[in-house]
Amino acid sequence: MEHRNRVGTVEKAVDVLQYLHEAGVPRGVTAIGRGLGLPKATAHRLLKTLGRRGLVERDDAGRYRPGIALVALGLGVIEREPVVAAARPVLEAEAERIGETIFLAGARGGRLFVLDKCEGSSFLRAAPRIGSEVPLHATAVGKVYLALAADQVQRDEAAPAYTDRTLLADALDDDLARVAERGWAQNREEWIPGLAGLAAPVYARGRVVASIAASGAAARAEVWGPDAIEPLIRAAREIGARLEGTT
Amino acid sequence: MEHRNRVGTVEKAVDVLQYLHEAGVPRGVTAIGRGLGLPKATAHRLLKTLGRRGLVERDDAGRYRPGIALVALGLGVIEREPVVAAARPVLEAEAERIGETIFLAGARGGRLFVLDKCEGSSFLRAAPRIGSEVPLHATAVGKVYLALAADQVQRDEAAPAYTDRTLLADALDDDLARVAERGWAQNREEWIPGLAGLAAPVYARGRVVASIAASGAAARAEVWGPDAIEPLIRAAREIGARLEGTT
DNA sequence: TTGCGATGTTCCATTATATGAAACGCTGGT
DNA sequence: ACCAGCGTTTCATATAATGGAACATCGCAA
Repeated sequence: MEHRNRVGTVEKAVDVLQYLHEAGVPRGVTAIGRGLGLPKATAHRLLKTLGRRGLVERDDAGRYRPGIALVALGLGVIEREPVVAAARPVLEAEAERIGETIFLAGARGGRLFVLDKCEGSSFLRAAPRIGSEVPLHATAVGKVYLALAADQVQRDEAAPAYTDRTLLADALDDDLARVAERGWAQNREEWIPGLAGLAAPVYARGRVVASIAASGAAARAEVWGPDAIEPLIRAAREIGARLEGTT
Repeated sequence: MEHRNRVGTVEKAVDVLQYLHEAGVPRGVTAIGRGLGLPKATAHRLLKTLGRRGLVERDDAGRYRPGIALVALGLGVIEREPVVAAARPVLEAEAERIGETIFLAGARGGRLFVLDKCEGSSFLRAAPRIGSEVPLHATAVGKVYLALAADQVQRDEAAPAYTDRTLLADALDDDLARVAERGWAQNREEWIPGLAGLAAPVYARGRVVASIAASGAAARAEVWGPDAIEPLIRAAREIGARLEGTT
């Protein structure tokens, strides 16, 4: 039987990183030890080791915070996705053409993350960042996954209503059926008030590998109107072709 | 004396993460063990532990790659910088106003990283990403640091010439003297051909805490001309004031 | 279809590493 | 000047990690 109740040294070190990440502000040795139920000496030694490798660093007051080496590691996870490299020029061309923010999202570990984006209008600059998780039921890219690649994501049965337009239960199921039928999804202020968008799946080797979305102000019909989806579907197909072309 | 020749368990785990990051493609247990000089059993156990916490994951073929949890950690390093939060609306307003990409860069561990950016013209979408390191001697933000906050960065004596306009040795020192005198820096295709920009320091409590830059095509004099720097200096001052205002 | 080589996974006796109580040095506040 | 609380270090001891060996699985060639 596995030693499930024992926490190994590596897991303690990861706990330290998670603790500092969640704390959001630099913390001292004593606070970290208390927060994790570890003696000061143990916390100190783990911090020293993580610090030697740049995963933790000290601020001017000597307190500990997550280190800059994590940025390279995190960025590397995104950049080494083949679909990100394949999609980049297509996202740029599309953002330039329509003047709105174009996102690429993909499923990892059952959740949906922004893999890349090219910004358009100022409305969308603040949400969301590359690397952020986005909700499945309240975004166009999320509904693409729920309808067309449900095996790759874990649907949240207790999904919240973000706005009074968020679709839940039967209304969501009805909308997902429409997404499955026509092969693309629409978001009309279901996640963030005033925000609308369209998304199409990116296929490679017969599987959904990402979803591309255009988002902008709900007041602009051009963002979510029927004329907007064809170019997005073409862009998605081009990304898929570029992915398969590298075989 | 410290046991310097021994590599602890946490450091082996970090070695595994670095190895996968640098490999750039998923690797198997045997290859990881060989690459790091570890027995397969040791490599396997470390991968299992890292995998339980999402820092490593397996692809469809069962090979190991850096995990999505690193993205959140890396993103968190950037997002929790007070200067990033303070600067965000200022960067957005400035990018909207001039239509060019606005960057925020800051020094960490002696090197310079892009902490945030708001994209403008299509020219600059591809370079560089948030979280990327940028060279000191060949960028406007880098020259701001070398001239006005040299204690926070480690100047590379063997800095390369990226283009035929890259300033080195005495020419760079002369330019840094001008930057110190007037309080801002200019890049005229010194890093990437065709790319120009201006940068100003962000001060808080008497220290340089970041540098803000506007960048765009070298063909557009509006990007690097004398009329462009005043609004950037105002933007830098506003960020500094917002930082100090939270005290 | 079968056999083989290479990979991934597990076990457990042994060892090396980590532990953490205690002591010490330092800092900031009163 | 003093004290409480923090950060850092030591080292006897405990515990977790180690890694050789064995086993299970997989992919490929004949």
